[in-house]
Order: sequence, then structure tokens, then C-alpha cells
Amino acid sequence: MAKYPFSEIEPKWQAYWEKEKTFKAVEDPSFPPDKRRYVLDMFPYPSGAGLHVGHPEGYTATDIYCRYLRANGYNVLHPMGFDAFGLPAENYAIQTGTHPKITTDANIARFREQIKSLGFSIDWDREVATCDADYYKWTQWIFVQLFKKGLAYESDAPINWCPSCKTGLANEEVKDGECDRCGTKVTRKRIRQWILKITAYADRLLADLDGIQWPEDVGIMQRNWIGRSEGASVRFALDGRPETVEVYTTRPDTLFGATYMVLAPEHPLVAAITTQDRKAEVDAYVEAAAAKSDLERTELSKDKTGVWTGVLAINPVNGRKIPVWISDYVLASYGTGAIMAVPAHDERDWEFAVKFRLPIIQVVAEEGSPAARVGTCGDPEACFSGEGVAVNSGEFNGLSTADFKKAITAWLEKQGIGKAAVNYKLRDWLFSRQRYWGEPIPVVHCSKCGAVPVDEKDLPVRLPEVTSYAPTGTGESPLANIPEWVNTACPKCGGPAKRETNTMPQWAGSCWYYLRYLDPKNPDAFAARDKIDYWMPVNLYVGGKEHAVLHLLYARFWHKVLFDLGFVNTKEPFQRLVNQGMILGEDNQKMSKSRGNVVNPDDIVREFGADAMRVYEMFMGPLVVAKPWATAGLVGASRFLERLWAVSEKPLADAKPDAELERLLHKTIRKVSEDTESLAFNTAISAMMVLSNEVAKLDSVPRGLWRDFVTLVAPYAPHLAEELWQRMGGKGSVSKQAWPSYDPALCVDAEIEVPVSVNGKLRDKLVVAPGTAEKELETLALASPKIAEWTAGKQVAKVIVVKDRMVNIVVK
RNA sequence: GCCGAAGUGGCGGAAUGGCAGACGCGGCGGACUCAAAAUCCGCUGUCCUUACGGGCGUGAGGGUUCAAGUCCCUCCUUCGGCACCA
Repeated sequence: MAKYPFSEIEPKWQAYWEKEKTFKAVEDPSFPPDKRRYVLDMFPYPSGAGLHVGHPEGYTATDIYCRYLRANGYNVLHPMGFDAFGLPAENYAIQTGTHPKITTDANIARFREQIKSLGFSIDWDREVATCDADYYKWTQWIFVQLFKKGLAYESDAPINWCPSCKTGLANEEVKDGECDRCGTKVTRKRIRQWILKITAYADRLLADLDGIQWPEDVGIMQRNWIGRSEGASVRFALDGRPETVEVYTTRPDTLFGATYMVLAPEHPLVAAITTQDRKAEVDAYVEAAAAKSDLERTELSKDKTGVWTGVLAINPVNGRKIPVWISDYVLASYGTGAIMAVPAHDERDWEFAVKFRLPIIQVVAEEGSPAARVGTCGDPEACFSGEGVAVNSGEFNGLSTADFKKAITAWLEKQGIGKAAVNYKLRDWLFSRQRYWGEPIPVVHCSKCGAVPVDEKDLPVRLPEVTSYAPTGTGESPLANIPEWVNTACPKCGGPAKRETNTMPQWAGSCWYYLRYLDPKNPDAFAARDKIDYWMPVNLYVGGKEHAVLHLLYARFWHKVLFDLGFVNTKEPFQRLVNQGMILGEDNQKMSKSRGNVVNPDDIVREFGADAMRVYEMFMGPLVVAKPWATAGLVGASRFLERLWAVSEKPLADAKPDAELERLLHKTIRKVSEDTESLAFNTAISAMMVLSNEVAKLDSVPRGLWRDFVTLVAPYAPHLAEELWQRMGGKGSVSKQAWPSYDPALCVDAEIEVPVSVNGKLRDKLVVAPGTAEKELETLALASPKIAEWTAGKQVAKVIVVKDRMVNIVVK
């Protein structure tokens, strides 16, 4: 038997598809809107290492789905491109002097070739790369829209700084106090930054999660990241001073238990209110706190520190004078940067109060406890942060936590010293990078007009050539060293002005690339509105979970801004999201160069073929779960394809398949249809393997059955299917064939086995026609001699019959 | 600490509350071959039994049910995310 010649077949059909533009997507109005699908992969960053076996996992899944949709009469948009700005190319440039553009282009060429070698049905005419000036012109244009809408502003507040990458980082890019990219401990630095006001969209980013079909955990991660909480803001008067301190609390019901206050060391009031005698100590503390990284302030030192400012505040509910402290356990960037401390009911305050011997007053008692009944109690022995019943709270005693919150908020409002308030953990997006290889931020600084956006007609602001790519570390990018580029005229007044030298983060380009695919060559708009209306939103978006709160949050934000400006037709960009599970190394560990467990897809394609690689990756297990690679297991997929090839060498018969085989065919069509639809590719492949094992036993193959089978296989192993299609005399491309249909009546077996159990234990099986009446099943079961053995001498208490499924006899 | 996901043969995994282990890998036995590779056929959870057959089995322990891998409670382990957010 001839070995299946994948190394000839695969390039042959790839060339055919390319030449025939088989997968070109056209905005054909004859497809009604519900017959259009936009299926998108997260585009790759073209690293120097080339494609990884993890990349083709998602790409294969979307490709199978797209091919399935086309066969079912859908017009499908399935593009690919490259996220091409970013640090690796720049760092390589710093080491070698090679321009990042050169490295990036070479890597893109390699990636494109590797992706093409897997036979995906991509419309390559729509390819984009975020580093192309024609592309980033529109990234800059969107930034200008953000600026004009007041959503981009400059700030010199302290930021996360990676000393190794020598650039500022967004909150989302810091993981466990380390730079997400390089693992270096993040420090704090005060430099001028561009910030995007993503917090202005916090409520909508939260609310609109309800309308999209995303994995539950990604939704939860975004919800947690946005971190909405409801509570109250309360203004505290200071004893003998005109200033007031406003705090935010989610537990206004514990106000009677506030025994001290804490300001963040950076709080603007600290310097003003600190008394003369406390000044030296307070200054020293503020200075020490400023020197600490966020990590040192949080993770490394859970041990509370702090100093008293010398000032007392007045608790508005009881007039008690309480000390105002400063401590770095209060974050300047959340709420008002100040808290009322209720040590009896907050773990952190408890710890602080114990350490500094501050009073602790219990004001919440557990439901049903003696204290809850009496309304008062002595000093608590432990912190209780749950909900309960108010005690030691004057007229409010006896109220439940929820009722008390409402009552006290109303009271505060009436007194004019507080109101209901909502807070978010989400911070604004630090958007400037002090690096070279990114989109220049299209702003000009004029001494007269301030920060002025570049005129839209003057976009793009091209990334200039530099002699040194190395980041300066001073808060300026390498662009600052090119006076002829930096010095320009103010777009507003024409006077001398300087260009912004910071660049955008890598996330900028990926915030809207799915829109550029719709109209990639358009010189007049990021995409024509009719094309947006034709395809958007993205119906299925497949990619890794690592972007749960980075790219996916940022892109949603930009999309909403574009929606508000009337440029796009949907509130959300990605209707349905699926995260493919990671492919681990053979050792069950994350694949990495340092572990030496990386599998190169090129090797697999060379040795087993692209179709085998595709089928194996989909057969390994459910798309969404992590699973270890096993090259040994790959041969199973390979043998399946070999078997199909072997079948194609048998003669075709015009006779119909026998009844048994015909039923199997129809059941297989049903199973593969349902499973492909629901992205359960592993079980679809399993079903096709079962059919192939049966067909392989035949001496000649019924033509109709074979035609259907080849069409079923086509989304999974497209090269082989094209070849099989051609060998059986099919015209054109098998990918233009309609998906086979099945007859539900033929999906039912002529005879089925119905298990019979006694007291839940399987004891016999009945062979009956499907649909046999329950009464008859019961009679047959009770008549069985095997069953009689188990019921002998016992009393039949009950017989449960589920038609076509089982019979259970309960005996005593 | 909090939130989320997952624990099933030697391995990857399958199973609308209804025959646990489909399909594949590996292993064992056989056919073909001078021989090997490839291919094909059979067996392959575990324990007891020569066999027929039976007991036990889905991380641990409880519970609901005629019936639980699947539902509920407690716990353990692994992975992912968050982590002084008041």
C-alpha cells in the first residue's frame, strides 16, 4: 500500500487555494445578516522563535469552524495579521543594531509561511501588521479621537516602572509586583505620563459583560479587576482645624465603631494638618513610604506601620474625638486616599489598632448572639468582618447590616456630611512607553497652547530613524534625541513646539485590529462604515486566557469609545469568546526554552503532515482545557489519515451501503455536525475514526457514502480531503461542497440493548426494538431467567423503566 | 486569605442523573514475512475464580435518589487569577 504522500498533497492544495482565492471574503449582499460570520483568532506577535505548537491550536479550531460554516451556507470572514510593535524586536535592535523593522518583517515572513503551511482558510488579502505606517496612522487617529473626547490626559503621579525595560507599565501589566514581560521587580517612579481615562467607562465595561457570551471565568476576572463596590463617602471634621477629611467606606453601618482615621502618606492634607511636634516623624514616614515599591508596601510587609499626625477628627455620629494617623496600608489611589478605621470589624484596622493600642469598639454582633439582643457588649476578642446586627450604635441598635447601611446613608445625607458612593478598583490606563518600537503619540507640546493633537491630515506621525534604540531610563524615549524630529510647529498657533516623544504600549495596535481587517487598505477611514455594518460584531473570538484583563479590557474600552463617536455599530466588539487551553510539554509543564520541552510545528508538519498535526491537536482533548503534547499520540491521528488514504485506493461502488453501515454514516454525520458546531472537535474526530474503521473493512466503497465522508473530513484535514475529492472525480474544491445532511430516522439502531438491573446492579440485558413499550420492557425483564436468580425468594417492591434506556427492579 | 477551574485505566481522554472507561496511545497475543518495518485481527480497570461468574472501582468522607463520575455538604490535592481596594 502506498504511503499517503502528504508532503506532495499539502503544498499542492495550498498553492491551489492561493491561486483560486478560494477563501477570499467578499461583502456579498445576497447573504442575509444571519448568514454572515466573523471568526477571529487573536493575532500573534511574530517572535524570533517562530510558531509554537500552541498557536495552531486556536487557529485550527477556528479554521475547522469556518470551513464548517461555509459548507453550511455562511459567508465567513476569517483574517490573520500580526501584532508587530513590541519589545523583543526592539531589545534585539539594542543588542545588534538591526532595525526592529527588519527583524519584524523577517519574523512576519516566517510566521506567515508557517501559518500557511497548516492550510488555514484565511483571506490573506486582509493581512495587517500593526507596525505599518498605513496601519498605525489609524491607531494614532483613534488616539486623537480619545484626546479630543477628553479621555487622554497627562499626569506626573507616581507610576509602575520596570527598571529593566526602562518604561512605565500599566496596572494590568504588573503581576505579583513584577513586570509581566520580564519578571523584574517593579519600582515606583514619578515621570510625566499619558493616561487614558478607562475609568470613565468602568460602569459600562462592567454592565455590558452581561450581554456577551464569554467564558464565565474571564467575565469574573474582568468584574474583579473593575472591582465595583458600593458604600458611602463621609466627611469628618477635624478638631480645631478648618479642613475636613473625606473617606470612602463600604460599611457605613460601622461608623459608631470608627476609633481612628488613617490617611495615605501621599494624601494632600498630610502636610497641612500635621502638628509641629509630630512633623519630623511624619515627614520621615512619608519619605520612607515614597521610597518603597508597591510590592514592599503590600506583600513584603503585612506588618502595619504608621504615625500619628497630632490631629484629632470628630466622629460625626457620636462626637467622639479620634486620632488621625498616616499609614501606607491605606492606598492613595483608591477611594479618597483616607479611611475611617473600625478595628472591631476590619482585619487590617484590627491589626493596626492592636499594634498601636488604639481603642476597639464592637458595633456589629452576630445574628442571634446575646450581644445582639442586649444592644451592647464589651471589648471584642477577635475581629468580626461579617454582617449582623448593630450594637453600641445608639438609636440604630438592632438594625441589620443592610438596613443600617440604608438608614445611616440617609442620615448622613440629611446632615450634609455624606452620601452614597460607588468606587472602582480599576485605575486609569497608563498609556505612554519610554521606548522606541511603538506608535509615536501624535501630540505636539506648545509653550503657548499646551498639548495639541496632530492634525488628522498630518497623520501618521512616522516613527523616525534613530542612531540608538536604547531606552534612556530618564522618562524620555530614544526619540527625544532627534532634534530635527522633535522640533516642529504647533498645529494650532504655528509657533515653535516639540513633539511628544513617548510611544504607545503594544496593546494599542491590538485594540482595534479586528476593525482594520474589514477594510485593510482604506486610506480615508480606519474602515468603511458599510463594511463594519456588514461583518461586525466578531461572532467568535478565540485566543489564550492570558489576555483576560489586558487586551480584552483595553479593546472593549476603545470599541465603546468608537461606538459613542458613532464609528461602529455595536457596544461590544467580541460577541463570543473562547479560550483555548494551553498545550503543555510532554512533561506536563508549560512549554519553554529553558525546560527544553518545546515542540516545533515545522518538525511535525515535515514528519507527519499538516493534516495530522491539525487532527492530532484537535483530538488531544477539549479545546478549552490544558493538555500535554505527546508526539507518540500523534501517530493515532496520522494512522486515521493513512486509513482514509488506503480506503481511497479501493474501488468505488454505485451500490448503497448496507443498512448497518448506512445507519452508522447518518449517526456519524449527526455527531460530527453537532460536535463541530459546538467546537467539540475531539469527539467529532472520534466519531469519524469509528466510521473509518468500518469503511476500511469494505472491499469496495459506496460512492455516496464516501462523498459524504470526505466532505465531513474536509474541515479537519483539508488537504487530504481535497485530494480524496479529486481522486473520486469531484470537481473543483471540496471546500465548496455543501455539508452532508442526515436522516434522523436512520440514526436509530434496529435493535438496542436495554440493561436490566436489580437494586441498581446490572444483571442482564434485553435486546429489543427501539421504542418498545415500558410495560413490555418490564414484562421481559421480569421474565428473564438471569433476573429470576436475583429476585428469587425476594419481593419485588418496584420496577422503574425508562424507555430505550434501562430497567431497574427494586427487591426486598 | 479571597475568587475560579480541574481531579476518571499505564497515558490523552469519553459518558442528556440510567451499561463507567467511547476514540486514540501504549502493552500483550496472533496473522502476513526468511526476518523486520508497515498493515490487519483479538485481548487489555482491578481483585477473586481453571472456568461460568462474582466482588470492588471515577481524589477522600458523608448525603439526596430506584439509580450518582454527573446533584448537595465537608475536606484534600493541582492549576489559574486577585491580594492591605477600606
